[in-house]
Amino acid sequence: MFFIEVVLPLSLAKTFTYRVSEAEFHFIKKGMRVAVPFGKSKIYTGLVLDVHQNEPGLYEAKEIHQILDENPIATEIQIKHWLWVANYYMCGIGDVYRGAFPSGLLLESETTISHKTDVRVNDSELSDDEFLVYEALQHQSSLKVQDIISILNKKNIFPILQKMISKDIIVLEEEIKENYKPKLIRYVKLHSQYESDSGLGQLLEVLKNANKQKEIVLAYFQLSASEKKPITVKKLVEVSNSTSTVVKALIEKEIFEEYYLQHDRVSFDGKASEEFLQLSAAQELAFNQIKENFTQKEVCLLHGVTSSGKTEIYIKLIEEYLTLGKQVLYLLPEIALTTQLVSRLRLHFGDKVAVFHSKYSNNERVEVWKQTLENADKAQIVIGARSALFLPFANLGFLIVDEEHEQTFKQTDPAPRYHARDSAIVLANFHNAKVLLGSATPSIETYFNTQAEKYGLVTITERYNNVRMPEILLVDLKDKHFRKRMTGHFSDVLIEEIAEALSLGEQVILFQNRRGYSPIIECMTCGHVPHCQQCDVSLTFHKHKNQLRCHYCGYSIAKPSHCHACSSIDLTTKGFGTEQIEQELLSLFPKAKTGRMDQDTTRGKFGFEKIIDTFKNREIDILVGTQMLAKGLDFENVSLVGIMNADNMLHHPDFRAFERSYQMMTQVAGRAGRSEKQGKVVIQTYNPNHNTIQQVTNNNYMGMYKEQLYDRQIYKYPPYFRIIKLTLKHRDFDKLKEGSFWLYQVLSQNLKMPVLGPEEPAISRIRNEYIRTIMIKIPQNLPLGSTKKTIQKMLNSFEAVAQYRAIKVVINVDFY
DNA sequence: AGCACGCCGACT
DNA sequence: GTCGGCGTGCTC
Repeated sequence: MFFIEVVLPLSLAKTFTYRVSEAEFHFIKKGMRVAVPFGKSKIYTGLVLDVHQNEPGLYEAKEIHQILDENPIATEIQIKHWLWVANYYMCGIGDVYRGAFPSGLLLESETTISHKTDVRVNDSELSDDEFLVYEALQHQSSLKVQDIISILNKKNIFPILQKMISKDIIVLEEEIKENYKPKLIRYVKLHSQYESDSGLGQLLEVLKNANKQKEIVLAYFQLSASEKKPITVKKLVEVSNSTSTVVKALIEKEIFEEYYLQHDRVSFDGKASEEFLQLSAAQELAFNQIKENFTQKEVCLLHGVTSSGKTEIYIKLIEEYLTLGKQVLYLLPEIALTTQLVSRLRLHFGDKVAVFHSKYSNNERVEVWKQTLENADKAQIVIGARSALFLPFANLGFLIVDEEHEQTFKQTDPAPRYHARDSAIVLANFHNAKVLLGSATPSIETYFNTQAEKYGLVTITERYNNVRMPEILLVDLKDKHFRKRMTGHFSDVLIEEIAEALSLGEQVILFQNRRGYSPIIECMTCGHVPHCQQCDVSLTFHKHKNQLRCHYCGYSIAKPSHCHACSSIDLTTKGFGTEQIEQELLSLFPKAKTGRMDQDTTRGKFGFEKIIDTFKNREIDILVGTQMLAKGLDFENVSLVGIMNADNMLHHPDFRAFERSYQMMTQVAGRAGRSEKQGKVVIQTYNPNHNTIQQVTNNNYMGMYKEQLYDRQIYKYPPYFRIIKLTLKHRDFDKLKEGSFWLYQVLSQNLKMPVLGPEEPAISRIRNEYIRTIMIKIPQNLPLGSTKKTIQKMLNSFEAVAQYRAIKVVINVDFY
């Protein structure tokens, strides 16, 4: 009796046991893919986690359908890491597998329907629908489920198929198809009989009446003489200015032979420059300190002010690990940032740099996966967003988590809800690799770990090339309003500074954090504000499309001409976003070219890059944007940064609001003055004396850190407490209220720690589902693992209550 | 996650 | 009287 344990790409916590033959048992290794039947008819791609001989007692194990790999496609360390992620973030191993594996490697079966050939059917015995299917099968030998759905114009077709199967008219088959297709390029070469020196002469004789073909042959000789490498059909057609039909004729005449070679989709043809990278004294010092830290510690934080030249230090360190023959993983918070970095790294490392992120096509991702697994030369350095963490590294030696403080490293939906920074540290541990965290504004938790001497700490306080830190001007909005010095949302100071920068031909960035302060439409007569029908939020006004939209479910209506409550036509917009700022700029600086960077303008694959490029090329004078601007972008010519309203960030109902505000403002301010000239930052605020604003102004990270740490301790937040957030959702308000209270009570009775809730969040209904949250605060001195086990137990008993079973529970560990 | 089974309202 | 809605439970 031989069995394997298989994980399926479904949101299921369990692994499944399948029976294999003895030969298969000896062939199959952990980390190979197998196609297995699951449920009534489906076939899924499972990954083998274990091979054993323990027969399951409670059920009969099914046999596998097929082995899909000759060698493991996932490594043991990787699987160990996945298990850790599933356990720590309290999700199913299936969730991790599904999230980690490129879908190009996950085959799924498709049901095909075909008719039995030797059966005579009496038309009168068929229903209308059955007849339609039957007739369609007379024309086509097989149909897909989707085809039948469109033929019958019905959603649920299985009962009909079921009947036809029982009447012995049709059969169903499950077909698995490989998604990944290697990219093949067509080449031609001369047939062997013409390869000799006299070949050309012979050929010209044969082709004396075929001018077009002669041209191609001549072009071929030219190309092979000049390039000395295989010749693609594409190139040949291009050079000879001919068509592929002519090439085809030559192939048919057996003058040319065609052949195919597999090509990597992701390739880099440029050359690495041999240029030696010269570090500044400060960088050199930091570089040596990091290396020294790594002799004692696994993780080191590089805390360098904005534009301190962290990337150069990364490059130097990468060089060292490459010399040791180790792979390097470089994590970035945002896909959009990869382009800039990749081109920078390729200058040094050439085609040793691979990129991996979710915007890559399935095929591209499969290729990077395989290269990483094979430790190919091309994948010595992998750059990617958080999902790159799950690649099958063969020999990982060094990880960089750049902009370590960014929230985007935490995945919120769907499961696995992991934090890439924290998971990277665990992965490094499994690989015996080192981790470098980099940031100008480290997260409180990370800095806390350096103070606790868990992580090493290296600080750079000066900017690269001795560029001075920007000068920060605080503008008191209360005062400016009082003195009537405001034009729209612009103070006189900001207007002056913009005018000055523009007159010098310098560029300006204006930052408006729209979150939580979206433009809405309000009735001046009765105060009515249009709300989403499915969600508990007011609709946001979008001027360019002249519509009101819900940011949670996408519901949209045309802008109303009158109030829906009282029919008054006196409507006004409240709040302001990037759009309105851009509008106001238009009248303030009619000659300046403005651009906008937010979720609306950066859609599409290269939306972000396009805006960045036009700004870099100085086609835009003033760029207005949201928090996207805060993410490590380098602009040469920006001398002024304006923060339109610093307060709406500060007043977020979130324990991290001050920390985030500090990070955001410091990062945005860091965009100013990257060349010789000192940059300027104008911060408009109603609270110029607010501690956080003062800390930003004085570049006082330690002040911010100490103040926040104190608050965290008092109010029981990380790093002193770990928080697990449970989100409960259901369509029925009362049922949810009852159920969440039940769960809250059970939890607080069984856990010796603070349990808060069940709370109605600020947005209490999304897509017609009501929401309640429960927070569990786990103090540092209590064991995390057993607490999670208890929580899981409580959730299981919650599910055991029939009336609550329908309530969906989402677990988010370290939700911040 | 799918997909089947099973129980109640709106149609021929 | 049936069709089809979705609530419930299971998948090795």
